[in-house]
Amino acid sequence: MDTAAGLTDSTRDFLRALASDTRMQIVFLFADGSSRSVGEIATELGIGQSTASEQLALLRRGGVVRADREGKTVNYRADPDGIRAALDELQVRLAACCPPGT
Amino acid sequence: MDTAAGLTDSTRDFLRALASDTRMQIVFLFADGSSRSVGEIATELGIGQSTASEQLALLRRGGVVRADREGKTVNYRADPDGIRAALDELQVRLAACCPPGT
DNA sequence: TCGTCACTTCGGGAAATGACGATATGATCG
DNA sequence: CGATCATATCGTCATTTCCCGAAGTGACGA
Repeated sequence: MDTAAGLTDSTRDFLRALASDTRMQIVFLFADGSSRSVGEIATELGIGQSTASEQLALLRRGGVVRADREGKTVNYRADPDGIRAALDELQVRLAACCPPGT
Repeated sequence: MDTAAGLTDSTRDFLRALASDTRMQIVFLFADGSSRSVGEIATELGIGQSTASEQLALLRRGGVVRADREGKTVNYRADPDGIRAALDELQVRLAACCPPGT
């Protein structure tokens, strides 16, 4: 579960997922808790539909978003559990570097 | 200060800095609060000296590590302020996605 | 079943990244 | 100053990432 470094694979996927302008833009579309279809996201960001699908898959792998199919369309939204888990781990694993006071 | 997405440039640099196996390995060398020279890091990780220097520069840009010259050598160590600032911003900006309860 | 709509996966080209060795810069000592 | 040691920067190449259009897959509705 741990890699050579001290983070779980899932948290490393989380970091990699967020390390992209396009994907970060996608994430902030969901910042208000809303959900969107793949096509809507592609349109809003002005990117190709396949691109949106691929980037969403990466975000999903990183635990940043969740998907649920609703008929023909797939709705994506933020994944609070995944986000919190990753942020918590970062906090804990990097806390060693960070003196608690001030 | 803000980019197209909702994070500051410095936090985006932080995310990009951590989205690399080699750089993450470097970070965890500092997890106990210790400091090391560029050459020591290169040796410990088995990477080239120039590579270590370049990756450390990226970590520095991301606010993950700090450098201070001591004679001929440059000692790197974790940058608690930078790390905390980035983690705090992530927490705040992504918190909108995350219901507070449970 | 057939057609359509939404999405995913595939193939490929352009750009960014990561690593290296070689070279340049900066600091210290004789 | 000149030599030397540690680091930084440069030039280069292999790999990966990002984005696209085309083709494949899955879910309705007629």
